[in-house]
Amino acid sequence: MSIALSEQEIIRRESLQQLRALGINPYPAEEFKVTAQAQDITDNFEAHPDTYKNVTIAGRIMNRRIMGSASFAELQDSTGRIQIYLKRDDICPDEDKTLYNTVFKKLLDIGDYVGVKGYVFLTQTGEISVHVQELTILAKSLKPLPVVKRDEEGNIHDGFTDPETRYRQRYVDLTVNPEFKQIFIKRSKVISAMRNYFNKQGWLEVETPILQPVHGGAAARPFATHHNTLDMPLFLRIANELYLKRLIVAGFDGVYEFGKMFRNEGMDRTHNPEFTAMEIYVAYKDYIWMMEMVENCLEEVTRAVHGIAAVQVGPNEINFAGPYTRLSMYDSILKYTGIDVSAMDEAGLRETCANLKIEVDASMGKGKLIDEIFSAKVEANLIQPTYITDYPIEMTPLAKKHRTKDGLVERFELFVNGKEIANAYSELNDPIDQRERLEEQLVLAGRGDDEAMAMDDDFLRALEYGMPPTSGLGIGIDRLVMLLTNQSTIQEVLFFPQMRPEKKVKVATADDFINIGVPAEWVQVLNKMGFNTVEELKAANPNKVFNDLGGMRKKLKLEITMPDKELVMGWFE
RNA sequence: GACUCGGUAGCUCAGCCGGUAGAGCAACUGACUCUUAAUCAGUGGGUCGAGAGUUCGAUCCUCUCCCGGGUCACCA
Repeated sequence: MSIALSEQEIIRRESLQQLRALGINPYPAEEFKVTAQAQDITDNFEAHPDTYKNVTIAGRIMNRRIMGSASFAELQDSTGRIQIYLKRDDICPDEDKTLYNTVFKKLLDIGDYVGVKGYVFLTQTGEISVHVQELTILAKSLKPLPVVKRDEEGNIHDGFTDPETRYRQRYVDLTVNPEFKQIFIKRSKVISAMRNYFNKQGWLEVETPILQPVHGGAAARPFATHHNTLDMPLFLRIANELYLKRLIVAGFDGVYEFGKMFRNEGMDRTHNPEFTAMEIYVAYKDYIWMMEMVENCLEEVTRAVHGIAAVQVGPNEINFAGPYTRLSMYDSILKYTGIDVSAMDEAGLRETCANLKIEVDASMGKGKLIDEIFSAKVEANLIQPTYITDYPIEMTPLAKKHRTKDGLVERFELFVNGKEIANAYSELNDPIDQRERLEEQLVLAGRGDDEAMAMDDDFLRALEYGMPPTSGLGIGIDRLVMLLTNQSTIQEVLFFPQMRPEKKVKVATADDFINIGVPAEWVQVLNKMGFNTVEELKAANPNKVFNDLGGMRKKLKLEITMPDKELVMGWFE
């Protein structure tokens, strides 16, 4: 049983009962046929006024301005808001004015869903409005929505801004702050534009296992679970790379997957425990081909979202039209630190890190040390889309060795606005080399590197059957959407970012109170007095409780019989 | 995980060098037939995040905990 309703919630529940008493179903089952939407009307009414002489629209009441027997209200549907105008004698043509005087003025509230039928007109102040002829209640709202007010300049006066509540109650956030819906609409466009691009090339969208017996393809701590029937541990995937490569082995030329990945690691404004990645693998290609593909694809995606290939991100205008700058890992470090690390051994790299005041630890191998220098000194400088290419072999166990440069692999990462958003290789398809590289990872794991990759024997078996030369790419969709919508936190591009659970107040059920002899109608009074559990009640002074019950009865104007004193004393035995 | 800021009415916030709280919006009662941050008159609404300590007395001071934001660390 829910308790401790606020004053406004109690009033709304009473309104609900009164609607029922009037024979109005506050939650009707019938379809409500809508013939127009707010944005459609505001966009097109003035050009085609005759089209809007009889419209039916539906949405939430978001604001009401009542002036006696006429009222204005704002109705919000999925496309926006439109003002509606109600006149008592128009919606109540007969003697009975209940629908206007009682239902609309008293029993309806901000947040209620209603449908209206009427004609569109221009008010004296020039606002496109719907003159209501019929009013239908579609769903009663029992919790008051925050009321966000906007003035003529668009300034927000009573915002709903607390991030915690916004993320926990996204349904409220998007109702009262509908501008945030644009982020999610753009997110959907990003994904559909990318999917369209791939489909045009004839590549196949696939689905691979989320529950995996071996968590391969990346280096991260997994979420572990257990399958009862098979009585075996399973992991939520940290990557899908090795499964997609199996499908290339199986004979598909191009496969891609949009999917959730799960990593049991820290959370901050760029990390959520589950996130969306897009991975694509195309046979007979290499990473140089992939760079061009990514340029074309991202330009098309950006145009689909913004109409142009450029996007404003914070203070920077970022242009996604290719070609992008290409810079090798070593050259990028040389460019931003003046240090040539290409020929250094592990000891030299450690010394360089020390000189640059970069913290390292003993478990780091050569590749990891180079990555640390890169992260600390180069990354933040890469604002316009930039490919960093040719990584040290130690960092990248799944990429093919560079065709000409010893000790490097054919890999690039795409950096935009100082952040990595894509990662691609000429995929390693030499099964013997692959086995050795994964064995090296096991050695790193032995040194305490908990990011080292796990061995996957079935994947190696697939490679032994033969995988064509292939290029693969992964894109972090959440971060790409952050860029394309100019958001600085991942929570703003996820409908339901992960949160710690809300604290639940310990509350006894009504039956618990009834069991000790409290009359049912008095339970909510006790709750109102602050007694959420029987124990709390028993700890109180019985005489004071008896007196306070009378006080509360008067205060709440309750028409219920006062329990006699003996009964109240009985609750404390 | 560390540091830091915050948690007060449905929402946004103020307040108190310790004497149990205020505003605007929302709500309620009334007035009002073109308003639009509607207006006017009146009214109610709060275990001040939780617990403990100090105190005659804690929303305020101290400690612990919970939840969130920011920064950093971790996270290819």
